[in-house]
Amino acid sequence: MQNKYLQIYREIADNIREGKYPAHSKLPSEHDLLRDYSTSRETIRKALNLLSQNGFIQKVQGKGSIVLDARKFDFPISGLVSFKELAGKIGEKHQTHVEELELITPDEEIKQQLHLKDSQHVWKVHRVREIDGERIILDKDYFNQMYVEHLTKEICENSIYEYIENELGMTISFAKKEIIVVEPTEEDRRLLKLDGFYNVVVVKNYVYFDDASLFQYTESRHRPDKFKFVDFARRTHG
Amino acid sequence: MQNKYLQIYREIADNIREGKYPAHSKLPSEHDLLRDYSTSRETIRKALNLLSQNGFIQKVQGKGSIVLDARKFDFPISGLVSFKELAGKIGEKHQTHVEELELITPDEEIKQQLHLKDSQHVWKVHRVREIDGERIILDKDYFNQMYVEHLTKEICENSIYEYIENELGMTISFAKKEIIVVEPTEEDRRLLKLDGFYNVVVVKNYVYFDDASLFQYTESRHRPDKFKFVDFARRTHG
DNA sequence: TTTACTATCTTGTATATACAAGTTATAATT
DNA sequence: AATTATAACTTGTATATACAAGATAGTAAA
Repeated sequence: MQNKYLQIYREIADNIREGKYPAHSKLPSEHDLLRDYSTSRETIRKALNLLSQNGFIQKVQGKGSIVLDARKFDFPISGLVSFKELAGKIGEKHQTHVEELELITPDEEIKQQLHLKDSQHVWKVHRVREIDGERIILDKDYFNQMYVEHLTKEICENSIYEYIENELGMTISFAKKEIIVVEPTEEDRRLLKLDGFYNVVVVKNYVYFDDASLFQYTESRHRPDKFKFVDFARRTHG
Repeated sequence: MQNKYLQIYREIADNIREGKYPAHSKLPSEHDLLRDYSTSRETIRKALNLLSQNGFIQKVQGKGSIVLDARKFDFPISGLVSFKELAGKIGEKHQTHVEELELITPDEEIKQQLHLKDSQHVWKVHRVREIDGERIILDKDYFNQMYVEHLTKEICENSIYEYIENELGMTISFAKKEIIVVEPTEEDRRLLKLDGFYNVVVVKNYVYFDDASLFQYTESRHRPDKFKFVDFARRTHG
């Protein structure tokens, strides 16, 4: 058994994705839904608010909930997703090459990024992502060893997120992302197939656990022609 | 008078921004807050959930609400903000040049982007944003005339969002953003100070009203060295 | 026909209660 | 001293009720 409102959220979200509730149509009213799911109005409203936050529906007072075009918003490179989940959704042939994997004493920059004390060590993982035979993404990850004691090449070739959530039982909660465009470094040129490109897109990622402790800093360096970021944002008034 | 939970949200958010609740400290418990604001627990929880969604706090069951480092997350180019609001926050000298302003019969691409019928016209507005004496952003906006009947150069030099929300009384609700990197067009080179740059960052923006009707399509073209995008994302499990 | 009202639908806000579940400090036990 | 149980705190979930406010359709009145 699970959360009731999360279950309802997932069920309605699936229905929207599968077209059972088509775009531009209206969802049943809260009253109808609480009857269908035999629950209370507040529980239905929690599920509907989740749907609204994630871009599935738009609620209009007095009218009802309008179904948005899910294909438009449900794009993978939004929010927090690992490369493995992402590549799986895109469905192209993909491969991960672990270029570097070692436990290091961090330099000043990394130390600052991860809020580290002098004695603490970090795992440094550099991975090149190959999609459709082209090396187009370089991921540079740094994990605080306090949280991730040991890493192997096998774990890095799969999803480190998966390992952390399933094996270590910790929950990744939120992240801050920063996107900028810079000139390629010598390392970028060596590891990526940059052809004639003069820029790389750098996505800096600060990933936090459930208890607000920072545990990972990632730099994801993309070939500009293969980069795309999609975001759904609601306006907060005030 | 206003929403109680929105008022409480704003008050606590301000307190966090001003350092009254410093980063890494704990907020008073829900019980304390409902006493302080003489309200119910659900109302406090609504305010706290808003704070959590917008990256001000992290809630931990059994422990309390931890204040996050607001300066880290409260960066302007996230979510939905107009250039005027943004430039105001950054505080640099800024200027807007209206390069084009006309009512047009849209071509196929725009027609598709805005879901237009054959008879409908759109306002086309091209504006160059100058910051610190350099022309670094080209904003190409297209408004469905059905929603915005008339536009003047004066309105375009200020904030069109402001005009729509205050003068026309409509509410902008949510947007979908898409970020890609492309080669500059002849227009980019003519209107922006691109110097030696070989790319521009294109932010495509689809802006919707309260009732889920699409009313604006914007392309914001940035010089790559002056571009920065910051995003706060929570992971949805499942 | 047009206008104005009204009843009824919708979602939004505010409150109260009950229990579940995670955390922490204290007291009791071994 | 170390371990275990307990009580007291925290947030999370589920339910019920009441009224406010926006939207809509139908009815009555002008």
